Amino acid sequence: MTDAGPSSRERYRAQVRAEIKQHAWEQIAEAGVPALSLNAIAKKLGMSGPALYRYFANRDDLVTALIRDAYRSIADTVRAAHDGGADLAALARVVRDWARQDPQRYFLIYGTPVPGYHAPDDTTAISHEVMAVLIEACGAQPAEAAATPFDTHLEDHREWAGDHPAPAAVLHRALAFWTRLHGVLSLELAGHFAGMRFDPGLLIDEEVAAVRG
Amino acid sequence: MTDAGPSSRERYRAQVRAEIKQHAWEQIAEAGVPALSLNAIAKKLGMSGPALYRYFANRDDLVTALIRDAYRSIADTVRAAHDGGADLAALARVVRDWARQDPQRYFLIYGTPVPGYHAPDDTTAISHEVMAVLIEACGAQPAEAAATPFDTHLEDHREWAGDHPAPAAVLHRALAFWTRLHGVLSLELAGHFAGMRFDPGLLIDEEVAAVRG
DNA sequence: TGTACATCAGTGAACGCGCGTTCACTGATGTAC
DNA sequence: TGTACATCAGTGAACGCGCGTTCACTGATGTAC
Repeated sequence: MTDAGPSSRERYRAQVRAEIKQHAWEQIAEAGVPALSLNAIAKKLGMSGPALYRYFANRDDLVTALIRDAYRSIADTVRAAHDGGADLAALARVVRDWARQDPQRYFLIYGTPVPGYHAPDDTTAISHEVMAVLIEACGAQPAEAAATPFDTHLEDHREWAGDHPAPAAVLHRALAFWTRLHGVLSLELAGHFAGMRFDPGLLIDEEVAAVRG
Repeated sequence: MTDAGPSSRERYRAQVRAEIKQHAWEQIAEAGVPALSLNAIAKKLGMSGPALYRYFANRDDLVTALIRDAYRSIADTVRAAHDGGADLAALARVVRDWARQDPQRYFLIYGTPVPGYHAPDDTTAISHEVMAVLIEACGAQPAEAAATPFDTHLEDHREWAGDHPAPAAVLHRALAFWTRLHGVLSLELAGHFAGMRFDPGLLIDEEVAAVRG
């Protein structure tokens, strides 16, 4: 006999949990997080409302799981692209594609925070994974220019980079890459370029290409 | 007799409307837009719920008024700073101060969009006012570098700049300024730099200084 | 200046709604001997 | 292989809640003669 693996009950549980999340994402895509309703999900699943409490302790618990999955997904996406040899330009495109595939998922992580709500600790750990990849990617290309005041400032504030040996200039590049990408992308997804007809992808290309210009 | 001016009833109306908005902002600051409740506002004002319908047609009407006011406020702030001689660096600081003064007001405008909701037309007009100021500010300093692909792209997509005679390179700078500022600022306000201890203001300084580097 | 009338701010009761969540239960599924 | 028991997914009724919104009304305030 090989070792057990998940029992059929466990597999069933995992499956139903996944279906619940699936419908939750659909609701969020349609009307945003505030409109997410346990009862509505249950109805779509063809079960009664209270049944969901077998799978999630409460509404907040479900939302937290979704947030965790979203972080996990983007971290894996970025990591995979990096391992596949993607440079900064390619990484930016990968992130943009990931975000446009489900804008509300992007906003769930990087959008308007709910005052008072604090994400669980492990999600910040996952977001550090993303930064770690970016730092690696930014370290690939040599730093040329002289140290800026912010570089110097970063020398004294680099605990967040963990044990990464990258010089401050590299951390600076990683931050610039990330904030520039987010700047264009979040405005694009929010529709703030709606009237303007230019291609935000081109702007992103040049913004990230000019990182540490 | 001098001309009439607002009647006392009109002045009263304006005053109560202002008080309602005031309490609305407080609620939003505390728990975000979704938590905004007409009944709760009425209670704080010491009046009954239905009374508010004398001043706003419904909840959406109130939210729309808040959005409009927020746009108006930032447009006036930016315009005033520009007229006062502020350069790009100063403009960035002014916007950041405005945003930090009430982060949820910033997010009401530039944060997570509610799928399906469309802001009234005049708000996009006001947001164009902001862009107009930025274009003026970006035109002040001479363009040096050669035209980039995005510059060329913008030549054909510049209707949004209205009748502004600025060259595409200037529009490019204005967009870069705006997206870089928003990129750092929105992540800062959302708490994504919470663990890291660096000063986002310094990062913004260098990001906007490097616009068109 | 005084009276008659119209305007309109605010009240209180009531509406239906959907929400999250609890509880005691039924019945199917898996486990142990 | 068959029976006895424990586990646990799902149900249905019920809870209290606060929401937005309507309606018919009272009473104060401003206007016209």
